[in-house]
Amino acid sequence: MTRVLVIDDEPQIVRALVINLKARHYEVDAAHDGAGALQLAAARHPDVVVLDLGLPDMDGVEVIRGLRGWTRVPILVLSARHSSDEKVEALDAGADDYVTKPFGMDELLARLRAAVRRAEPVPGDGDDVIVETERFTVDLAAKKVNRDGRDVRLTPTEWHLLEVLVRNTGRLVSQKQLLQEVWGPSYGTETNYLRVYMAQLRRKLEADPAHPRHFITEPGMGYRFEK
Amino acid sequence: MTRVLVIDDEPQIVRALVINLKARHYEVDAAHDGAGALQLAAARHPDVVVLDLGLPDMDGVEVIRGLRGWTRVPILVLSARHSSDEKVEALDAGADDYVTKPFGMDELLARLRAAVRRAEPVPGDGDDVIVETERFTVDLAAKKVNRDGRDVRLTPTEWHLLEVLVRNTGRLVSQKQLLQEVWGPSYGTETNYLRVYMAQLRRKLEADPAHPRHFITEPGMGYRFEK
DNA sequence: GGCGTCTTTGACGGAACTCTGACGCCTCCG
DNA sequence: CGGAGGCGTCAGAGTTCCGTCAAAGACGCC
Repeated sequence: MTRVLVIDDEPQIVRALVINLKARHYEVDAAHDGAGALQLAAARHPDVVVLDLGLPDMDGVEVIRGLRGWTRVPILVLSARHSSDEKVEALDAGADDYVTKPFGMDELLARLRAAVRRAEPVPGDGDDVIVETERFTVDLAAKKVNRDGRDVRLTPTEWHLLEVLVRNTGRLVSQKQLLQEVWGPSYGTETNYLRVYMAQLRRKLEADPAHPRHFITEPGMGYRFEK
Repeated sequence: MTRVLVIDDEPQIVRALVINLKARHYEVDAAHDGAGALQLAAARHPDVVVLDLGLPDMDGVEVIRGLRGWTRVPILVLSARHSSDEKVEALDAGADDYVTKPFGMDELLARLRAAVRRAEPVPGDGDDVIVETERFTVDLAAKKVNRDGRDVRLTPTEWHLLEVLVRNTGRLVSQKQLLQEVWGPSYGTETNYLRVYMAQLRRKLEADPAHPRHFITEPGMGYRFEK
């Protein structure tokens, strides 16, 4: 299901959006200020963001920059300002679309669909979705790991970590990058998390967890997944 | 250079667009009807399309469908129609953005930039920079060194040092510069560090560490990496 | 509200890495 | 010919980093 993050300080607009979006089977989170929005975005990883520029605590453009610092999620800006400069500033800061209030709900939803559609991965492009080693198989699309003919059960965090590593097969992924991708942009130094979860992955997937062949540690730098 | 395909049957609009786009260093093709547009798109593979819906020979939405049949190139629709239905139809047919005439040139250009930016591939995704010598290869992105088919393990400091040298292949890098880049700006005289770590690199990468062919010492000055 | 699962946190031993000093070699120069 | 400075090599000390375990805390489900 597509997850939308709505950011607006006017309750009636939020309510209207939430009702319309939920009726169309979107999953909706809502924030009423910039700080809460950035936090929610990090925690929930929405598929698209609807952002009102007029927020009480910070400039809307700052919110865009805050998001663009770590994600390419589509951002659809709402604003009461019709000025061309405002639009240009928001778009150049990283927004994907700009709709002026009052807006038609049909149009907004169509623009939302367009933004989501664009962000979808090209079908058949990254279809090396299945990565195999001699011991286990990872299916990125089905979110399944198979080992010795049996499905291995992974927790959400374990899966997320595995996904980042597998998508970078052969490449070193720094500790900071792993932490930020899995736990959110405000993390970066909590390397103990990595130690714990890397141990879990090894215990579940490596033949000899004490001497890993696939999940390689590069001391002081990061981790690397090798086929 | 970014290539734009402009499709409009009103000469004055085409002229205005072409002039503005060329002034901003875009490469511009122009078509005045749907058939010509589809042909030009196939021949020139533009990076973004600006499409007026009111064409003489076919419905603008048909042009969108024609393009979407084989390409995901961003399509920015221009239209005199303000009706919500028209927008929804165009967006759902595959358009990326919808601007109503009369439009501000600044805004259009900003939306164009946003569309192009979105379509850009993620930097640092698959673009590995690999430096080769006859003895070993260095992959800066994956942080990997391969020698005789085997991966060589480097410590963080060794990597950093190697990285600075490789990025300056063929050029002399002074001792002070190396120390400051690897150990931090407050270092500059601790040349013993360099001696130790340069020895490590040579031991791990050179065929005959006592007679280095790639990591050359320039006495009293610095070091140089040669392919 | 109780239970099970998942995440977070802390502590510890061991491994890996960095730093340091000593020594010998070479080159340059008086 | 002898001394000085710069460099390469080696090995050990000190520090940081990592794997492991266990337990507490948070969360969702029944």
